[in-house]
Formats: sequence, structure tokens, C-alpha cells
Amino acid sequence: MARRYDPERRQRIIDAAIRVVGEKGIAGLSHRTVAAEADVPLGSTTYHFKTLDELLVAALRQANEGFAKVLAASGGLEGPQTDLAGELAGWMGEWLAGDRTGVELEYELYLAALRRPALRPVAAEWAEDLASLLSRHTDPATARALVALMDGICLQVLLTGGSYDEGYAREILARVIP
Amino acid sequence: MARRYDPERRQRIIDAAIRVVGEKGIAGLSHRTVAAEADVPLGSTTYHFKTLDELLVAALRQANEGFAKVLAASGGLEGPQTDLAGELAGWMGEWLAGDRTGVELEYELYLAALRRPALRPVAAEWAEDLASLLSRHTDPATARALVALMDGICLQVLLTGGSYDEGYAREILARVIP
DNA sequence: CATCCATGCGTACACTCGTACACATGGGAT
DNA sequence: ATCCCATGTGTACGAGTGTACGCATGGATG
Repeated sequence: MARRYDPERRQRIIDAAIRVVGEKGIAGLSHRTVAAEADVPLGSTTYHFKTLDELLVAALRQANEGFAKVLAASGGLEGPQTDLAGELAGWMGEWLAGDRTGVELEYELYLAALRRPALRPVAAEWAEDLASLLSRHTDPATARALVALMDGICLQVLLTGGSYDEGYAREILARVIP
Repeated sequence: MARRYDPERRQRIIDAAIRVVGEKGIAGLSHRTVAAEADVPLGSTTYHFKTLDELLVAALRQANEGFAKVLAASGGLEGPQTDLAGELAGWMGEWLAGDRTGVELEYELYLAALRRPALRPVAAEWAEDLASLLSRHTDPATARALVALMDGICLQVLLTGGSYDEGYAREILARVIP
């Protein structure tokens, strides 16, 4: 049966899960679909992740880390900030401009936490990480507010299908910063 | 087979769908579950709603109308506003305080639109209605921003499981109002 | 009163799903 | 060199799903 030695299998399954969610949404995620996408037998996915929630947690966590990495790598938020609102608005623009699967995936996982308690800690972690990142340039309360506002704006863009107005976003974000 | 004359059946199915989504989430919604909840045979649900999306649209629309009605009935936003931010913060408090199934349902349906294009117009409608309601007391751009911020704050509360801080919400909302 | 079709009802089919289980295999500990 | 168990594989089962279809019924229409 040609068993293969595959030490990275667990990781590959997570990657496959992210791709599946990106393409078909969480509703399309199953042990079987992810197994097919990762090119592993069904039993393998159930072995590494007893339950789908477990797999989702891993996927959400990894997506978060990826986002954080992108954010950090974008270099912004270094040194003294002169235009925090503009910086954030620019990020959102980049994020929303590219392949939207990334954004949609992030929010899909994020919001799935509403119904799946298992995901909630990870989702909360994401918001907190972002807030604490912003906290280096404003007070914590404002940071949280900025996260909330960014979430709301992104959702509006995604849901209404409208286009993203960076100038508008910057203007509004600026109002929140005292 | 005791066929019953039931002119309100369609409506009762929608109500049942809302209850089902409120209890088990969208994932738990199926022709069968809603049929059981509405106490009608399976064939009846498939007759009135050929597809689940169709049923979801009806449910989402009705939920929206219900919310709008509650909003309007709450009496606020009449006459000259002296403290719009406080008014809104108060609403959110009431909304989040009661049985959270209502809020969760609203967001669950709202966010399902991310993946189901059929729902998107209805979700967008909700945001627009609320925004246009607010537009009577501020400019449209601010109104949209307020909606976004309220969404973001609600999500943060729901996801982090934390408690709602009305004073905080009011303070932040006030900043957005020019 | 006749009849028609929107509505109601039951059932069957093909499919996917989660889960469980028995067995294979070989890297690494001993 | 040997053995063990973490890992990999295949298959089966029961539950739940969307959908389709044939038939029943009785308000509405003429």
C-alpha cells in the first residue's frame, strides 16, 4: 500500500484546510475534502485531527500568524507615527485589494467563532494581538476601538460588495484617535 | 393523511427557521430540521422554499424587519438629538443584554452573506437601513462609520465573551461624530 | 355544481458525512 | 539487532442530507 514517510503531513493537512475554506467556505470543509486536497487518505486526517473543530483551530491560528507576519513585514508602525490613521487605511487597502480569498478566509474563520466556542479563544487572540500592536502608538482603549472600526469597515466592504474608499477610511479612523 | 388547511404555513416555516438558526446555528438548518420545528412534513418545506438559500433570505429579511421595528419602537432618535452617541450605546447595551440568541442570529445570518451571494443584498440592506436612519442626525459618511463601529464593537463583545462597557462604547462613538 | 390547480403529504434514492476499527509499516528507542 | 508504538491506510456502517416524484385534497374559479 505504499505507505509513505511524510513528517510534514500534519502541516500539509492544515494548509489544505486553509485552501479548502478559502475556496468553498467552512461549509465545504470536511475530513474528506481536506483529505482530497492534501492528497492523503481519509484516515490520515482523522488521525491527526480527531474533530473538525481541532482542524479549524489549527487553521485559524495559522492564518492569524500569517497575517501578523505580513503586518510586521510591511514595516509600518515603526518609529514615531505621524499618520497612524493613514497607515492603517493603507493596510486595509492592500489587504482588500489583493486576492480577496485571503480576507474572506480570515473573516470566515473569525466569525465562525460565534458558534464554535472552541474557536473563540483564537479569534479573541487575533483581536488582542492587533490591539496590542496598535497600543504602542495609542492608549489601549483607542487601540481596541480602532480594531473594532477596522473590522466593521472591512465587513461592510465585503458584504456590500462595494469598493474600498481609502480616503474615507483614513478620515474616520483619524476621528477615533484622540 | 389529514391534510390541513393552513394558509399561514409559509410564515410559520420562516418563524421556525429563525428559531432553528437561533438555537443551532445556520449549520443546523436543513429542510428536515425546520420541518420538524414548524411541525410540518418535509415535503411542505421543499414546496414553499425550493432551496435553503431562499429560506435563509426570507428569514434574514424578517429578522431585519423585526430589528428595525424594535429600533423604531424604542422611540429614540426622535426630535433634536443632544446625545446621539449615548443613545446608540444604550441600544447596543439593551440588545446585548437580553437573550443573546437574537444578536447571534442577526450576526450569523448577516455574516453568512460572506459566502452566499444570495444573501448579500439583504445584508447590505440592513446596513443601509440603519445608516439611513442615522442619517437624519448626521451626514451619511458619519452614519456609515457609526454602523461599522457598532458592528465591530458588537462582534468584539460576542467573540471575546467579555462584557459590554456602555461608557466605553459611548465615548468611542462620540469621537466619530464630528 | 363541476373541475382545476395551488397546496399538502409521504416516501424513496443517491449521496456525503463523521466515526470507528483492523491492519500495515518502519523510525527511533533500547 | 530488536521491538514498540506513533503514524499511515483502507473499508465499513449508520445517520443525515437535498431532491424528486406521485398522489391526495379541497378552496377558488367558472
